[in-house]
This record gives sequence, C-alpha cells and structure tokens, in this order.
Amino acid sequence: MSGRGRPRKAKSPDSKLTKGRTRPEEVKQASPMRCPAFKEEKQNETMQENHLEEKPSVQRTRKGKATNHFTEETNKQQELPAGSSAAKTCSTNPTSAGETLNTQPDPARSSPKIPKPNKCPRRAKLPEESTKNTMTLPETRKDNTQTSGSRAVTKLSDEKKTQPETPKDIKKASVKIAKAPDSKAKSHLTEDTKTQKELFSDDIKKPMTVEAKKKAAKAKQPSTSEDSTEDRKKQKVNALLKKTLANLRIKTEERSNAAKAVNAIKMHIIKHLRENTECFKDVQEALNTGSYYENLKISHPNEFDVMLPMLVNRVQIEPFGKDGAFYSVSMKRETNPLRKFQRDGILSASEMLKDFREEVKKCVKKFTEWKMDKKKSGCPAVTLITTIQSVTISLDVVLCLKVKSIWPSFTQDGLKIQEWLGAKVRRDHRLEPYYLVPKYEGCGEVQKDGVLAKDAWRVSFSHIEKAILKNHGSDKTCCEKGGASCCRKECLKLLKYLLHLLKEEDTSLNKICSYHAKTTLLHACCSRTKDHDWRAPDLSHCFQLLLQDFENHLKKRELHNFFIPSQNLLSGPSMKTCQKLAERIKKESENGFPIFEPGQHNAH
DNA sequence: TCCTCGGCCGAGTCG
DNA sequence: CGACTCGGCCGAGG
Repeated sequence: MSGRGRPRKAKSPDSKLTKGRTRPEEVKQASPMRCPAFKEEKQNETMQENHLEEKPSVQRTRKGKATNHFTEETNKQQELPAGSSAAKTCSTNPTSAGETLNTQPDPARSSPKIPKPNKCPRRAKLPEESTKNTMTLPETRKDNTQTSGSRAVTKLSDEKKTQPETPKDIKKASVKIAKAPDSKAKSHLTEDTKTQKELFSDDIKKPMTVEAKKKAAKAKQPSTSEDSTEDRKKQKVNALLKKTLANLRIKTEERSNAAKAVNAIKMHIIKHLRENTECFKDVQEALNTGSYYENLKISHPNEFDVMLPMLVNRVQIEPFGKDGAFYSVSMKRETNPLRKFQRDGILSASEMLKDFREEVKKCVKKFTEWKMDKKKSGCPAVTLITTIQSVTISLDVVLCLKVKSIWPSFTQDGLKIQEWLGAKVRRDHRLEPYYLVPKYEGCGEVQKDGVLAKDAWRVSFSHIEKAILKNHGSDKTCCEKGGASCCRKECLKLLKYLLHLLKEEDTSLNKICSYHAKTTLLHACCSRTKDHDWRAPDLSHCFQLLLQDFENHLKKRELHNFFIPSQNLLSGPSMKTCQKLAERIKKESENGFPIFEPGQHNAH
C-alpha cells in the first residue's frame, strides 16, 4: 500500500500556499494512515517534546473518497450521546415491537463510483490563473456555491443531479451567478456586512426590521412614556444579547492550539486501530461531530466529539425498549471482524466498547500529555483529557456502527423538515446511512428479551443534524454571501449559554443538557420555517420565542427526539426539575436576562 | 481584509 | 478499474 497516491509536485516557490491548507511536508507526516512507511517514532518524538504544538499545521487525514459514495464526513453526536442522560425511554409508544430490518445494501446507493455528469469540475489551476478563473466561470461559481451541505446530499445519488432543479436551486444559482464575477467587490457592503454589524455593534443604524418598523410607527404617534420605557428596555436587551454573543466567541489562538492537539491524537488512534488491531482495522475516517464542528461551541474549544465508524453491511436490529431509540444488533452472514463480539447472536456493545477502550489506552499511553478518563456507565465514549495552556480539553472518541440501510421505522414521522427545508432535502437525508452507538440507559444489567441493556445500541443521526445546521435556511442563500443572514445559530448559542449558566447556579438541573436546546431549536425551525422568521436583526425577538418554546416543552415535560418522535427527551428529568427550569427561564426572559450581565458571571 | 480550520472533490498514482 | 493519496479551493468564523 505504501507508495500510493500522487507524488508531490515540485512547487514553484511562489506557488500559492493556499489559505491554511496543509503544507506538503506536513501531509507527508500527517495523512498516510495506511502507509507502513509512516514514521511513527518521529511523530511521537515531535509530539511528546512539543506537546503536539510545534507541528506546523494540522495533521489532517484525508478521505478515501472512493471507499463509498456516501459522505463520510458530516456527522455529529452532540453533547447528548457522549454520556449525557437526555436519551431516556418514553413508554408512550407501543408501536411495532419486533422490527426487523434486513439491511442489505441498497443497490441504488451502494453502487460504487457512478460516473458523474459533467458538472463543471473544479479543475486544478495554475496559481496565477486561480482568481481569474473563479471570477470568469459562472458555472464554476455555481457549482462551488452550492453549500457543502447540499453537496453532501446531492452526492448521494447521481440521478438526482439530472433531475430538474427545484425553483430554490435555480434561484440560488442565479443569485450566485449574478453576484459572482465583478459584482463581488461591490457586493461587500451588502447584507453580510450589514448584518454582521447589526449583530455585533450596539448602536448601529438598522434597516427596517420588524421591530424597527414598529418603533417607527410608534414614533409617528405621540409617544407615551410607557412606550419609550418599553423601547429602551428592548434596546437594552438587544445590546446585551449581542454583547453576550460576542463574548462567547472562541479565540483564534485557542482554537488553533486545541485543533492541533486533537487532530494529532485522533490521527494516531485511527492509525493504531488500523495497523495494530484485528477487529477494528477497518475503522473508517473519523466523523467530526459535536458543537465544535458545528460552529456552535461557545466560550472555549474544550470539548471535541469524534465518531469512528465501523461499516456493517448486513445487520438486523430489534428495538430494545419501546421508544425506538435503542436497539439490539446482530450481524448475519457477515465476515466482519466484529463478529467476535457476538454473544448468542447479539453484537455485544459492552464487549466491543471494552476492547476498543483497551486499544485506545494502549495507543494513548505514548502521549503522556493525554490522560484517559474513567469509564462512565452507559457512555459510548472513551474520553481523553489534556491541558493546553491551562485549559482542559476533552476529546470523546466513540466507536460506532455505520449502517447503510433504510432508517428504522420509528423515524418515519420524524425529521419534519418538509415545510422548512423541503421534501427533497428530507428524502435525501433519509437516504444517508445512520449510526449506532454503544450507549444504553439505566442499569446495564437489566434484561429485555434476553438482551442486557449494556449490549444495546442507540441510533444516532448526528451527521444529519450537522448537515441541517450547516444548511439551515429555507432560502438556500441564507447566511451566504449575497443572502440574508439569519439568527438561528445565534439563538441556539444563547440558549445553550443560558442553560449552562442556570446549571451552574443549580446543580439539580444536571439532567438537562445542550441537546435539549438543540432539539428545541430544530423543532422551532420546523414551526417558524421561513428565513424571515429568523432575521438577524430580530435576534432578541427570535430568542425570546425560542425560550417560549423551550418553556413549553419543559412545562409539559415533553420534548420529542427530532428524528424519533416516540422518544421523549425529557422523560429523564423529573417534572419538578422541568417546572423549576421553566420558571427560571421565564424570570430571566421577563427581566431582560440579568444573568447575562457582566459581573453576574464570567462569560468564559 | 486576511487568516485558520474543516471540508469537498478532482487529479494522479499504484496494484 | 478500484483504492488510495495529494492538494486546490471554498465557506464559516474570527
């Protein structure tokens, strides 16, 4: 296997060392997971001496894109899977017990490498050519300006590409083309810049937002003192929220240091699994999941989630429990090395996790700056901890199964994004694989139908969550250059931060986690579906609506898993806890979020 | 305005 | 031809 791949070209000295891309010498060190010639000792030396920091750049691994036609990238498993307790069973759904899915690979999807129609490939450019070409090839622009999310989706099946574009597609493309070449410079002062300013500067003149219009209307009438008090209050809240968001931003240096360390150890774990283990040697490229990789991390880049997928071709899954989130898994007629973890025909999550943990332990031993956290029961992750410049960073590594098959029937009524993102997007997402993580709830020794809880698996759609959050607009140009900015992500960040502060204040809220916040946002996006409902300048209004949603879920103690409606994510926390939190949030909202005021808490 | 990181995907090479 | 790597380019965020 060594010696494969394109030899490095001798670059001319002035050749573009593209923005932040991996430099050749680093790639040499970084990428060849499967290359025995890889000098591990050298790496270890470097990493240990320098605490991983002196490596000039990211030790990024690259995708073996030919391995299959699915996106191996986008995925996430937000805070919830990594041991949070939000995934609780809900006994309200007695549907189809005994579901059996014979997960044969879908021929339409598993056919390898369908030749793609001419779709304006991004051709390699000479350095001096690059700008010019980008500017003068509308097709190229068009292609490139499809957001990655939609790319990931369209990549799934090529026949989709030949289908006529939806009006949205056309609209987006044409906007982009119109914008693309020469108007690029001019368009700088358009929405983008504006909304940035609107978001982060307090007294910028706004365009006529919904609120501004109201204000203007009021101003024409003889204003009462009540009105102006109200206005001042609103402005104050707006300013506070913007300032809070600004404080939550991650610093570049911190981000850079953390990414280097995390990428390095990640790469070594994968390399170790591939080269030194039998059962995990087929581990696929890491799926970066979690809020850091969704650009939703707040304050510090101190938590990273990575899923390491093992492809399984023919599995049968049986619901474990009633809510459709947990399953027992068995592999049929498969020569998968994971079969060694089968007990009585059931793939034992606990056995696999045990072995995986051992392997990671062996691998990490060489990197003294990383420590392995204790095993947490029910938690699918092996947690590694390190400290960079006095900031503790944790990396959750989750071994998971990647299943290319139709999604479990419990998901049938989930992912209700038709009104928001469109039926086509939903269909495309549902054609992607899903994942199973070795996660259980409650006591591991509890048996159901002869299967121990600790051997159960939970479904994960974190890759879809990630894709949706990335491509979150009803209009495809949402938050892009030339499109209007929305505040969906900002609202979620604020909600997460509020939750974080409230949890610090009251430890009895520990069963509420940021996944609840995220799920609330996803549901909210499905009920307020248009980008206009989430205009960036309307941040405070949108945030308050989101809080109302959250309060309502809490009061009813009912928050359905976005993908599996039969699972109530609030069945874990008690009614009392939910009520308490709802009250607390209401209070904050009514009083203009004193909790966000400087001095109340440190933003960091 | 420019930089970093994460990600996508075409190009190139090997077996 | 499939598997695999390299590296150019993009967007998001800061």
